[in-house]
Amino acid sequence: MRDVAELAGVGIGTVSRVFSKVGSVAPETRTRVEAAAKKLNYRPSALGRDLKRRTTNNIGLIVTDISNNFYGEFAQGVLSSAKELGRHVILCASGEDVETEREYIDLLVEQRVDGIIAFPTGENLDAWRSARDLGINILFADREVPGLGIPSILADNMGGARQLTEYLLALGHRRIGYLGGPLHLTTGRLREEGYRRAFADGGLAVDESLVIRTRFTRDTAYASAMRLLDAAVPPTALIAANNILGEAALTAVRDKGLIVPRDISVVMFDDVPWAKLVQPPVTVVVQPSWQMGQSAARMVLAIGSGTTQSQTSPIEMVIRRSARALHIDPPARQDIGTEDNGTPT
Amino acid sequence: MRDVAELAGVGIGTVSRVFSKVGSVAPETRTRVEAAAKKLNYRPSALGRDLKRRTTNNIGLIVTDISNNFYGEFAQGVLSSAKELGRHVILCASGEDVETEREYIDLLVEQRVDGIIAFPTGENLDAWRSARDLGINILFADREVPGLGIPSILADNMGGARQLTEYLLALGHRRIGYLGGPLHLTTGRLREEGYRRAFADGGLAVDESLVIRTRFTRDTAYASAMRLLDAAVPPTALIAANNILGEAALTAVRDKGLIVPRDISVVMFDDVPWAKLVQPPVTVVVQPSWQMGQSAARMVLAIGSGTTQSQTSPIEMVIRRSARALHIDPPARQDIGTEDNGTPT
DNA sequence: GTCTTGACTGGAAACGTATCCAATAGGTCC
DNA sequence: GGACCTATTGGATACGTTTCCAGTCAAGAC
Repeated sequence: MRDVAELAGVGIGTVSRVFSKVGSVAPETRTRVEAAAKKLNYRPSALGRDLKRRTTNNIGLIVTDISNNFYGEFAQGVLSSAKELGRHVILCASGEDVETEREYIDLLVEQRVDGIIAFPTGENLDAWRSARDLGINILFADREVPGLGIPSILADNMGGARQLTEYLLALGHRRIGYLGGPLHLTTGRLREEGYRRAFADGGLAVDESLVIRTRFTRDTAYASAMRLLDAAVPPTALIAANNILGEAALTAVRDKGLIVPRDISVVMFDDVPWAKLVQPPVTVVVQPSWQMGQSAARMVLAIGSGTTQSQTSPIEMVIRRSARALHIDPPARQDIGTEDNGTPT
Repeated sequence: MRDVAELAGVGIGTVSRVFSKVGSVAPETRTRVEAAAKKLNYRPSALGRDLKRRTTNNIGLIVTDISNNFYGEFAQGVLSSAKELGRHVILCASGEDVETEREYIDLLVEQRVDGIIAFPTGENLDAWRSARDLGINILFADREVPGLGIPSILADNMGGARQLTEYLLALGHRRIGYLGGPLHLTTGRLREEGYRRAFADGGLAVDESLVIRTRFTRDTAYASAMRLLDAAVPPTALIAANNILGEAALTAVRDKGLIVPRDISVVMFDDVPWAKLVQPPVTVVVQPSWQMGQSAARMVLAIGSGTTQSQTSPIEMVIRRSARALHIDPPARQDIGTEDNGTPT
């Protein structure tokens, strides 16, 4: 900057004003400075600026696995807002590992990000607290962590699971397998709760042998799905609590030689691209992941100014053809919820 | 930092040495400093550190669309290496938009990242040059940009397309539709070139009406696929040059009421999760995207020290059941390339 | 002519750290 | 005892900005 000032024959203050676009500077001076900067290939350094301004314009995003379409969509939404707001995104993938998450929290704190959007593991309470006390805006996505008073942006997990379950119950299914996530994540707990409520509302009892919890990851999901299908009296329908579990469930079903929906009905969370591509296309509940990401970026930056409320996005069911009516022989009329017309989006 | 020094009764130099883990400091002093830091909830600031050290430990990653599984896998690989190397990743999504790409380049330059990994649009030559001249390590992924002397990490695009084409030719197909990307991306050009070479090697002519180029995005791909299927004499097989195009192709095929592979064979680039999930599972060529991302992070940081060579990853064909032999009635023996055993990975 | 106003400019100080230099203390070796 | 070495420490300086303050100058108000 000093070199530019010298070459342009002005003071450093003037150069700063030219590039930071604040304060007034004569048009003629401005062009002279810009010419000098171009000649020297000078680019302002965000480091100096951020140090002085005590703000970085960066926000941290901690997801589980960015190669999972759900997080990818969400991240894409975050990026969209971030760009609009002149912010940049530092991406972290925790893999649901507590230790990794802690390292990333510390990292983002050191980086002095303006905000953190995280899909929290539910642990590391002290790290979160300490980050918040340092004045970093934090927003939890998809899950809540009790006892921290940190706002979150959620989907209506319980409602989504309940809708799926009620749909299957309405079709006459009673032995409905539930392939869910661990209870220590609110996502896992609330979805399972939705499943149970639907049964309770219908005055029905849940067969605990048909409820299996597994990590929200590919490795163990397949084995769990197989176990579910191997039950003494196998389920007539299956609910998978996220897209990874759904993938595992369908793979397991196929490997068993079963046909959907003739032998078993399968529905799941998350409207991934392949849901409408497989045969038959699968009935899902959709979380508006892109929009959630977009809102998340806006929300996390707004936390500083006033009280930001947690937000819950509605979940919509998209009925396709992966579930059939059980006791009625002709194919069920599928006029509950939104019909998918099959056109690509 | 000053506060910590004072509370611990030491100099600021000592505090710095404690946290930067360089130089020697008496164990007893160290614990005293750490205690003081904890009491004050002090966290070192990367801003000050980076400014002084003139290095940020950040690397920039510019992809097209992080919700696309291919980029997601790649990014996951980058993150993996980055974590290992103590680096952090600033994520940018260009959407193949030239102006957006330019903004992101400028941004990353200002942020003084240690390196940039980018899937370049092919434009913005001056911006790239200027960034490189500023001493930023740059690595192009998936595509090359001629005239810049910037190294790249590629997959064997031509070879992959050629393999797919030869496979279909060997099955007896002659009217092979090609749904490809724009020629200004090397990815698009080289894949199409592979397709043409396979024909040329077999002494066959390409029917230009069966070659359609479209942007590597969802919006136009479906229409292009439809156009291909609407040809006066429709193709008996289809090659899609990436996963988005493949998705569009399959959707179009389904909407036409055609059955794969009975009515038309379909093969494509990228082994996305759904490729083995649809019925029939689709034959693909696999780019090792995760590994490419992992290497990319290592490579981009190594550019500073010595001459880093461009690198080409092999592409492997995974034969599934989406293509059938044309003139022989019994299903073709599918013993070329790797057999997919169907177990989840 | 003086006063006021506003646009513009120069430069010092500060942001939070790393690093160099000098200094002290304690030990080892002859 | 003296020379020498090592481990440890304190603090000044610099990194590249922003911002505040003081100052100059020209135009208008009276």
